[in-house]
Amino acid sequence: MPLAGRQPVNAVIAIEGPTGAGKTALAVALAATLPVEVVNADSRQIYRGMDIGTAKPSAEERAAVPHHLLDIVAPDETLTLAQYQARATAAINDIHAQNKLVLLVGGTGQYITAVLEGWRAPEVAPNEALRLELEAYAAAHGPLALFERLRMLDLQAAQQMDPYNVRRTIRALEVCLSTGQPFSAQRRKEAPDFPALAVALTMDRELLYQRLDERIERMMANGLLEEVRALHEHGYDWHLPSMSALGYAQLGSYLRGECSLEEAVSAIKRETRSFVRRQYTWFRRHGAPHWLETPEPQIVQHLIEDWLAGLRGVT
RNA sequence: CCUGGGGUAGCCAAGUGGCCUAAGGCAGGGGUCUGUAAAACCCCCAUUCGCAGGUCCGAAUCCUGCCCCCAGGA
Repeated sequence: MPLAGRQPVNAVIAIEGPTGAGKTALAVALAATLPVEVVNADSRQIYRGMDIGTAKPSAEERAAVPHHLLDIVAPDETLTLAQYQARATAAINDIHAQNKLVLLVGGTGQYITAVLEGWRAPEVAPNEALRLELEAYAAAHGPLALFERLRMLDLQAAQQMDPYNVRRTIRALEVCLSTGQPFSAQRRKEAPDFPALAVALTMDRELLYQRLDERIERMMANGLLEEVRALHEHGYDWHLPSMSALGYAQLGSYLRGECSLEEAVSAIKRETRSFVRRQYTWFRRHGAPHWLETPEPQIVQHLIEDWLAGLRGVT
């Protein structure tokens, strides 16, 4: 353990990659030889009671390394990006205060990007009443009519928006209307005060898809359907953001009698694949992470140590 | 061997003489992203219709031959 004691560096190492690529296993393996704690960067593992379908780290894995930001909200609570970021920042500071390294682990590209790039989202809390009103407007007059309202308030934001994306049009309008300022003028980022290294796991696409199919079958065998049913019986509504998660949404359709179980499971597989494609657009986006096809813990460990040594040399 | 039905993208499938440089769906690929992000949205994906001729100003669509597939008959 060459780096443990001497000259600690308050760094963040992001371990990202598509679902099922082995991020959790790598994090646990690294913890055996490096002084680290994990900060979760997965938008679905934050929910209590959603364990099987989110492939949440097991009790053993959590015993092996402290994990932060797991099970922090109930499925009927929303955790916004800004709230996530605030919690993640607090956890990072906490870990650094113990002279440990942060492993930011997860497949939610937006979360990792926001932390690494120091996004400063406009401080406008969601306004449910306004959102409902704007949704109704879009339903009555069409998405383009809603988009036109944004165009008049904030031309620049409109130019960067897909006119049919009602969801994002509403958020932009929400910010414009409640601040009186254009949304496009309120998007900022501030470089974070810690050095960061991004490691991205990847894998042959065919192989990954095959492994994901198998993992989904395993989840079903491990009681995913019962987990989903229990959440619903507990009163969690299907339209909650948490219940839009892969596995939960499709099994919800089955439980509502809209399709067969077989159809639901193949929908999970299919939609998991298209999720993987969307995940990659985030990972490819922020500057050149280290892509690893076979994440040998020792190789990653050396990568991290070399990077830390470089930081010390410069400082 | 005869009769009938059919061969359009990896798969399903619309189109039966000009609006077809071929609809749609699935699968696949790429992308957007600053308070729902495992969400929402956008883009790409057959110069070609089993093959070869012919008719026609013009054919995936009509005719002839051939090759496959399916059903029934022998």
